[in-house]
Amino acid sequence: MKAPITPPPAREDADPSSQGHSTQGASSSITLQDIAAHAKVSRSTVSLVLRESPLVAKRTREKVQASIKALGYVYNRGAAAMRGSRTATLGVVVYDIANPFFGSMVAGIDAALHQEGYVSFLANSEDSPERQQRFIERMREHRVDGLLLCPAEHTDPNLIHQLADWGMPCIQVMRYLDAPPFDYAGTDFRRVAEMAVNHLVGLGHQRIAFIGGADHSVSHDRWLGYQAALDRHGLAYRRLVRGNGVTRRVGHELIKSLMQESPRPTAVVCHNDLVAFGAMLGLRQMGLEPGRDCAVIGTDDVEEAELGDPPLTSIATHPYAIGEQAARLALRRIANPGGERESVIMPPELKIRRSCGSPDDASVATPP
Amino acid sequence: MKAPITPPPAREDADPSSQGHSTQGASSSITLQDIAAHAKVSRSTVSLVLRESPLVAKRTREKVQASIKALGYVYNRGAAAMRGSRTATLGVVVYDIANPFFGSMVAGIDAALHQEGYVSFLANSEDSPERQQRFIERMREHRVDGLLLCPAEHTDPNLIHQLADWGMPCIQVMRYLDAPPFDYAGTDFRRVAEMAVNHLVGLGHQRIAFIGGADHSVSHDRWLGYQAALDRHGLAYRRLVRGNGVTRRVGHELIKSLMQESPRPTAVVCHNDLVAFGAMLGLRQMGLEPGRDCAVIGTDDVEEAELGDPPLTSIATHPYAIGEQAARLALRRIANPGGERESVIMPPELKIRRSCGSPDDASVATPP
DNA sequence: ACAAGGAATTGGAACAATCCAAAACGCCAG
DNA sequence: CTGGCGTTTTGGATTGTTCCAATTCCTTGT
Repeated sequence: MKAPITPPPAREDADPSSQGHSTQGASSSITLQDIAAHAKVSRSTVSLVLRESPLVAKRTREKVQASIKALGYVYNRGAAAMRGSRTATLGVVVYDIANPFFGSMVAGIDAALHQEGYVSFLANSEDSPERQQRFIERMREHRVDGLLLCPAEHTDPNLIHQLADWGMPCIQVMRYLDAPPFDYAGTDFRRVAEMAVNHLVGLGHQRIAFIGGADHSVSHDRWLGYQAALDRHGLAYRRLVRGNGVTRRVGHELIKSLMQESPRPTAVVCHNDLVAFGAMLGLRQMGLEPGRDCAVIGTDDVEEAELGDPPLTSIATHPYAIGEQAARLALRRIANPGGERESVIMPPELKIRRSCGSPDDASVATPP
Repeated sequence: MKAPITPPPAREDADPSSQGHSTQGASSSITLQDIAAHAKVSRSTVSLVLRESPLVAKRTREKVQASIKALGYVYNRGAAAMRGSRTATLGVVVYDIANPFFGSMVAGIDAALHQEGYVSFLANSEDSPERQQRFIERMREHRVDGLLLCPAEHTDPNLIHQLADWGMPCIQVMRYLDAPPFDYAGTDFRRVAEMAVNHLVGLGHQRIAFIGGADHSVSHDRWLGYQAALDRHGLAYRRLVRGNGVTRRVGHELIKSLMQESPRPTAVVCHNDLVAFGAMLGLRQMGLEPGRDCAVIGTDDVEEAELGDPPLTSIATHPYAIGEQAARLALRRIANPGGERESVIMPPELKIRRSCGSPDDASVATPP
């Protein structure tokens, strides 16, 4: 079921009517009918050639392909989609494309789709449910085969049911509006927070705080994981503060107030790496050294983490891979709309660097 | 010429045949003909209503709109595009969507297009001319109205002429394959480098190096600007080193070798902010203080610049605005394909922070 | 030489909209 | 009561493909 690939028209175009490159090519008006006439076959045969059908004889195929090249024909997917069923098109909605995390994710999506001849509409909802709604409406009008959705904050949870009603295959990515039985791709954010806490407890920390977050599934899950892990280790201290957003600035503010409390935390888990960077900067400005006076751990493992000062210990969530998996899941669902719903969960990964104490400290703390 | 917006179908759908939300809606099979029958008018009239034509009488319009809502009709842009001429669709090709600079740019594009009812296909060429070529081919097949192109490195410069031949409106963004008379949106990268040098000279620097870059118009222009500015100030010292890529790592490596030379520079202009961050980190590791022992200036003014340590002085290039302008230019060109070619150049802007010396130092250096 | 059978090719209908010229409608003056 | 005119409405043709059933072509066996 490969999509037909018309070979890129060669530059040494055989059409003698187009002298040099001056006037706008009349190329876009050439149709199946025209090549059919040129190759002295029927429309149908040309169509079969384009779709690489094994029905057509080798001689004919070559003759037709020659005509296609000679006339500079361009396949019209719009017309094809009208009669057929697929448009080879997918809608992708994210809420902040300027965030490098989503940049990587979109790169992964793009790579996976490109392989299958699919192409994607991208929209940036800016976390506005209204914008998101308008975009989804437009995607329906363009008859996309499916949707990859990172829902905006405060989206009506009903949306996912509505999409199902409409028969629109939809994969929720990162955030979700409703738990399975709906397709989902992301990472296990509870596990992410748990891993962070476990790591810190393993280093001997007892007072572990959590900073940053917003109002959607991703944050809720992180908080749940944080608390579950503390419970498991029987630690009573818990301090969970969220600011307004998940930026460096927020991390910077929150750590400052946090470190002025009376029994102050010895370690902080940050909602993401940006918050962690802000926290480290805040510590420095208070004359405290991240990793020595207070351990800092981030999540996402963005590229900057490695080159931070100190390099940031972080839980990697692999956005590129999530994007790839989400796209593949979408293609599976399109091919088999009735199939069983799936959740693809990328396992998070602990990247130990220096922001929770140098490796030397750790080895000193646990003598052989 | 507003695109028709069908109101978001209300949840309390009047169709009694669909109980709850269980089976996949047969919604997608409802056509103009169906509403025509339901409203007891002709296909043509419904079409006119959808396109907000002033020709149709108020009574009729309301009747038809009621039917549209009642049946949950979804406009089919594919079919419309076939008979009409526009698809309300644009292709956007960038070479690295994971780079926050392009993330912002795409956000700007998205915002501008969204206002006009346009929607965009996004592709990430990964700086591969082959991938780029395949994508462009696909865009032609989907009959996009135009193309926003940030050309991949080593793209055949002929591509831009080929697109013109094909009658495909194309705006080059950031990089360009051929100078005007082709549409272009970006910033004046020569000016960017000149401003950086001017600023440093104004602070009294004499030995100013330039680090980072790759093989395309953007880098070439920066280098030209750097050299032109030095010429203008009659400075003989020039040191222009490029590594492999434009990352923090490259900045980190280059500054280290640079600072070991015998007359070492007192200031460095960096290809972008990422390189600058790497350079600052490298200086620190050598026991040198950025801003005191060596001034560092970046370009792009990414969000992190402000929160760096020290905050990075940078030349802002406003990617979001460039994206917006590029999109608007594309829409103008689509509306008027024969119109005169334009270049939209966003003026760069100097953002003074502390990485070129503290403001105090500057005021001391120039007494009233 | 002819029928059978498979391989290759074909014409017409269908898809869901727009465009255009013509028709219907309403209203008023002569 | 009819002609004229401006406003609404309409049917048919058109767009470029795919699908399907039917047809033609080419072997091969009897």
